Amino acid sequence: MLCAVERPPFLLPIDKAGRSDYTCKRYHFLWRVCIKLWEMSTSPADQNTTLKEISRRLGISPSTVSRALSGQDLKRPQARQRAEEIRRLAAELGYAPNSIARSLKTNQRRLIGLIIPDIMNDYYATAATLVQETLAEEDYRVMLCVTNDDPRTEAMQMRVLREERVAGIIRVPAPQDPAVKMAPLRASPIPVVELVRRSSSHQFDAVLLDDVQAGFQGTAHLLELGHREIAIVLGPLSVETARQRLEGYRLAFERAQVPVNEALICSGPYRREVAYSVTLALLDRPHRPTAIIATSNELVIGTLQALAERGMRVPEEISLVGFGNADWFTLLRPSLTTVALPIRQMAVVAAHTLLARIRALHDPTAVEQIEAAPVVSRYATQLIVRQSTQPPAHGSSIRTDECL
Amino acid sequence: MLCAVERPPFLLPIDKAGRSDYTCKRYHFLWRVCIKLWEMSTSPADQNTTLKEISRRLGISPSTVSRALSGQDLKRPQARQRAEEIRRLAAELGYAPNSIARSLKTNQRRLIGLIIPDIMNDYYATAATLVQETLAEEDYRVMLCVTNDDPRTEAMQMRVLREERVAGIIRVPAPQDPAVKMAPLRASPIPVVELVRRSSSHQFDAVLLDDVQAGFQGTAHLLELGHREIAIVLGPLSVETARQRLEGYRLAFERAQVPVNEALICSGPYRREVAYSVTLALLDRPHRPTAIIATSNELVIGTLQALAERGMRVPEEISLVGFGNADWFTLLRPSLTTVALPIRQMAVVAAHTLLARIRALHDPTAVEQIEAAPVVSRYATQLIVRQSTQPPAHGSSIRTDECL
DNA sequence: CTGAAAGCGCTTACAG
DNA sequence: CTGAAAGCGCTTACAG
Repeated sequence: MLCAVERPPFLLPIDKAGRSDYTCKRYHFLWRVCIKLWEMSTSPADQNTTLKEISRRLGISPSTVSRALSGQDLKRPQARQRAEEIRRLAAELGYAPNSIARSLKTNQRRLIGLIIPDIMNDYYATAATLVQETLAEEDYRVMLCVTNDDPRTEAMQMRVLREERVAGIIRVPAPQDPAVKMAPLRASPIPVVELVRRSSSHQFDAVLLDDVQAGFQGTAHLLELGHREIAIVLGPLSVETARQRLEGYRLAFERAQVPVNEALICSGPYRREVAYSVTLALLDRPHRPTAIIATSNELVIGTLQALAERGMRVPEEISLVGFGNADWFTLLRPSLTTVALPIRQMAVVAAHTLLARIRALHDPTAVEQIEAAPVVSRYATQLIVRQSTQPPAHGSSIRTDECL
Repeated sequence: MLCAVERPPFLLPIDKAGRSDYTCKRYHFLWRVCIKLWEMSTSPADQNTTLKEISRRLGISPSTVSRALSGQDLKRPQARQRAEEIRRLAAELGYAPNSIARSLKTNQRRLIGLIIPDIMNDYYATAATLVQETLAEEDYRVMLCVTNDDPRTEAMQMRVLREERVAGIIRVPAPQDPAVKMAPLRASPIPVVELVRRSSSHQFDAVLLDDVQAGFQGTAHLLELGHREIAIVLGPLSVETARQRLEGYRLAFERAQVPVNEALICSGPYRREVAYSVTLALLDRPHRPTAIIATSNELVIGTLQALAERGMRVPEEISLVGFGNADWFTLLRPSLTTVALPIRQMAVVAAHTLLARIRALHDPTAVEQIEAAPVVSRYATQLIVRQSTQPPAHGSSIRTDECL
């Protein structure tokens, strides 16, 4: 049975149900012939122009076209003129070289993978922007992978990036799950630079914060103001950054010779809902803390939502220190005191580090660099005091002393 | 002159300046032989495993390996067992198929390009996330391109995406510049879906807002509250969305039978600094407006900064309507009245539209669909009244009446 | 300086 | 069911 279509072979075999069946033996040959005819009749603009097409039109070899377009400098004026002609025709035909074929041949890709937990988070959006811009300067493209902090998603994405043969990877590792094992990366020569967080293998270059300092700065500020009951809202302790921020928190208490109230240490996934309910729980305690530190952009949002819901006056009733430096922090009333994280700088450095590794990989004289131990750098954070912190109200202060 | 290195050929010709010179004729042959030897001695884990490598190890043909890994169902138990063996070895060697080679052969890429103005903007970050998630469900990857609303950057990125032979493109077009001409897209069969904004060619599917309604809703709300001197901060009028939002503004005035004060219509690039200085200028006028509408996420930020700098009390002294629905809008005090834009839904629809086009392109029976006119949909916006708007103070109101 | 040829790593009709 | 062969669109040593 046949039905008419507007494309070759114009008559198409269909089965009784009316569905076309290209594999139908009887029409197979006809089908192929028609496809060929169709392709020949089709205007070349409909297909992607190839080197071969250009060379055919000019009656020269594809090699010559390739060389002309790659801009090899020629000496003989005759050759130059010909190259000019080739370029003109290429432009006219809208020739766009097939970078897939080129990559396959040259075994080089100007593409890197960027793996981040969440792009709606101001902090990572900033990182993504800067990585993208820095790499664009060197003519590298970015493939964007969002993990939502799920280790399985991340493992899948690592595999995809390997299959894509990206030149390198910049990633903020997801929290690790012993159940999910990553394919051994040693097997592939793809350079990886870790940003913000470090995975436990410790085999990659990493551009990190001084997280201990970050935790310390926020806590010390509140201690100096006279707070004693300081709650801290942390990410999961399986993430090294969260552990280190806690370490900084403890260190500040130790230096101030004030004992830590373990009940005020809260930890959970980096999601606003978590920070929201954790903060509500903190506020509903009989002895509520006089200050809170929320240790990430997401956690700040949840904490602010909870404070708003309970109608807490900041900083009169409770002080708040945020982490990061989203633009809207300054638009809040009171504006938010925060531990600013130099993510822009870090993103740029991560991109440059990766580019250096990629270059070393293509340069056989740089063996030492390739096999050198991973480079880990840590960036200082900076406390920015705004309006959301002040000394604790007298009442709370006394109550706190009673607790001790 | 020679120097020793740890990689083949172990002795490397170097010139007088100590730089290595691989093209040196004398050592060229030696060099190639050594490379070969090195490659043979190298453990296969250092190279990316190929089908050929697997087939060599098992003494079978690459075809068979390819078929086994692509999971063709086999009937004979003997064949099944062999396939199992092949898969096991592949896993053991950490085989990751080269998707470049596969794409070159099959002429199909599971990669789409996403072009957006700015990823630090909450609005576009949300769009990017949803596009990425929706496409990931269908196993498509996303190449991220940020234009900063620069038409030249956009044109370059379109070219790169063509060269990458992406399966499709979702883009928020940058404002158009007559000086920059895009390569004719008709020449390539890459489907494009436009999101949020529509380029002037009107040849692509587009998923848009009802921008007239959006402008209308915000303005009508303020008019109903009794405001007459309502300033509007718009993006560049070369962007259709900005023109249409303005149209909605005018329409609301017309319906309310109130004349428009043209001096209160401000337009400029979608950047916070612009909105900031525009707003300062508005506030410094002798007859300042009693209300402002900022028609994008970026513009809202700039306007808020200016209001804060002048210490304006919102809504007592001036009312403010924002656009979009960033989470932090609700954390402001007063929380922000806004025209919410259904960007999440739109991003998902754009992704599905693109997927449908891609499928149609691979299905020769769907000619009609391919050549059908572009599909344009517009999504309704929704006014969310919060705390930043209230009727104008009596004084201002009278002053306004005096003006008329 | 140019062209013929090989080959990057796959897939897939074709012949056995 | 399997293997030999062709070919996707490029680049690039090699021989003229």
